Amino acid sequence: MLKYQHIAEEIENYIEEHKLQQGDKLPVLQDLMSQFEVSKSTVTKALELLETKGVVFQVRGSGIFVRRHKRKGYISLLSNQGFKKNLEEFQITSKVIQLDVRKPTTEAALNLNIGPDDDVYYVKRVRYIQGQPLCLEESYFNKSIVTYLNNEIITESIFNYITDGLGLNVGFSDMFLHIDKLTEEEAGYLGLEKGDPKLYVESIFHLTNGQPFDFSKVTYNYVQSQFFIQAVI
Amino acid sequence: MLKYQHIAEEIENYIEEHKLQQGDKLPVLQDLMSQFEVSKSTVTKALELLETKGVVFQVRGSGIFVRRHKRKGYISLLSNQGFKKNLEEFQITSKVIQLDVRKPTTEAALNLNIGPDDDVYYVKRVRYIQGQPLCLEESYFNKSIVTYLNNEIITESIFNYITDGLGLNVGFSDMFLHIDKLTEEEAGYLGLEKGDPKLYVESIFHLTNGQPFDFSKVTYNYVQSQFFIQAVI
DNA sequence: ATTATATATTGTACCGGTACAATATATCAA
DNA sequence: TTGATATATTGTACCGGTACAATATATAAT
Repeated sequence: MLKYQHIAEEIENYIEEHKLQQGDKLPVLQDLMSQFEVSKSTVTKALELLETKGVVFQVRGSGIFVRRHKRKGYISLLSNQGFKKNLEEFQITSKVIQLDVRKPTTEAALNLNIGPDDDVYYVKRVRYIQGQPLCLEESYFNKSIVTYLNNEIITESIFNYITDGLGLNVGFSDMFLHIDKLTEEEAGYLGLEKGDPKLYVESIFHLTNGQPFDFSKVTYNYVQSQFFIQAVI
Repeated sequence: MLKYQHIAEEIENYIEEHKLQQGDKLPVLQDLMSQFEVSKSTVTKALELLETKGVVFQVRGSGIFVRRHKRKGYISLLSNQGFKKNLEEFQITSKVIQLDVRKPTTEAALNLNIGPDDDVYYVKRVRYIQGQPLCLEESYFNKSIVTYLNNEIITESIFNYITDGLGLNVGFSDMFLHIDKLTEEEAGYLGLEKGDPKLYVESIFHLTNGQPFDFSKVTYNYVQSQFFIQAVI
């Protein structure tokens, strides 16, 4: 792990340990530098990270304060804001409906930047949050990158496997969403009625070198989500 | 405007002028430094900004490449990713339904961190995208911060007025969303049927010093939105 | 050709520094 | 007490540098 990521964790721990509440002041930059024995730029990068995660906000001339405007029951759809923690915090589990190697749809091939004859792993899952259906997820993985998948892996965390198991570096993702009505099939998987509202999210995940490796289409039920935004531009 | 923000704009212009497409390579860091006559850290900050806006991605040892995975018709709900541009690009207009000074609801007072007897500006608007109803928006502004509003201001851009007119510095915002069904009243404003799906978004906007000044509740119709995410953590 | 190996390229982490703007606090005047 | 003014605090922009990891390219070996 990078140094500044580690410092960010340390600062989160500090907040936890000292039971700091919303609006409470953290030690000043100078103190954080000496406390963790790192340079100013490292602390600054750590604090930037914590800002994007919505943990703190900084006021020039004043100090660093706890933000943490958290609402209970709201998960993060944006993977950079604690997506991993979602899984543990909300006891998200999943059931595999389908797993096979196949040729991509035109749409999948386009988004994965591969040809129609290249192989993909197709995965269809239902995810549950505290036992209740949360979403229906269809994923297409570029098989030349994600060379092997099995039932056990996709029941656990695919992304852990991709990073730790395959040694790949996940970089960025593009997400597209809209709202719509559930089809009969979707409603069936989620235990709802046809025509009920849904949040539909398409994501294309890329490696750090820009290669897309995962194209996913997720249909959410009555999901509640939380975002933290930085400065308006 | 800050130097690195300016460089970010210059780089966007460069992409435009040279008609760079997705995956095309930009000049290397060294060249950008000398071309714009700024230090490495300034270029780096500019590029960081462009990464969060989904314009470029950087690959160590390789170069800087154009991302711009844009889909037509998708707006940005996240204010840090070109919210302002939405207004021009999609010809978003608005009609004021109501504007008055009143006492806040319990909910608004809580989110604005004020007392029940403090005054707020209440604004109710319908926003249109290319003439079609897009959303119904109810906003509560802390009157001790946003001291004056009128019909003209809120028909134009409130945020322009807040920054340029009042000289306030907008810092960050917390957003919460979920999906639901339209009430009869909402459906009426949006020209839809009761029970149709909606995207409901609550936002709390803060000044750079952490003070909340705007609590807004927005009910979207069949909105399509696009997000750009950085590294998975 | 193909594969392994060395070399050059290139962005990023990290260091330490100066200048400054925004804010808070102390001081003084009315 | 109030309000203006000076002073100290504190985070951020910006500079320039070293070290290094990831990648691409050239070179050599098979």
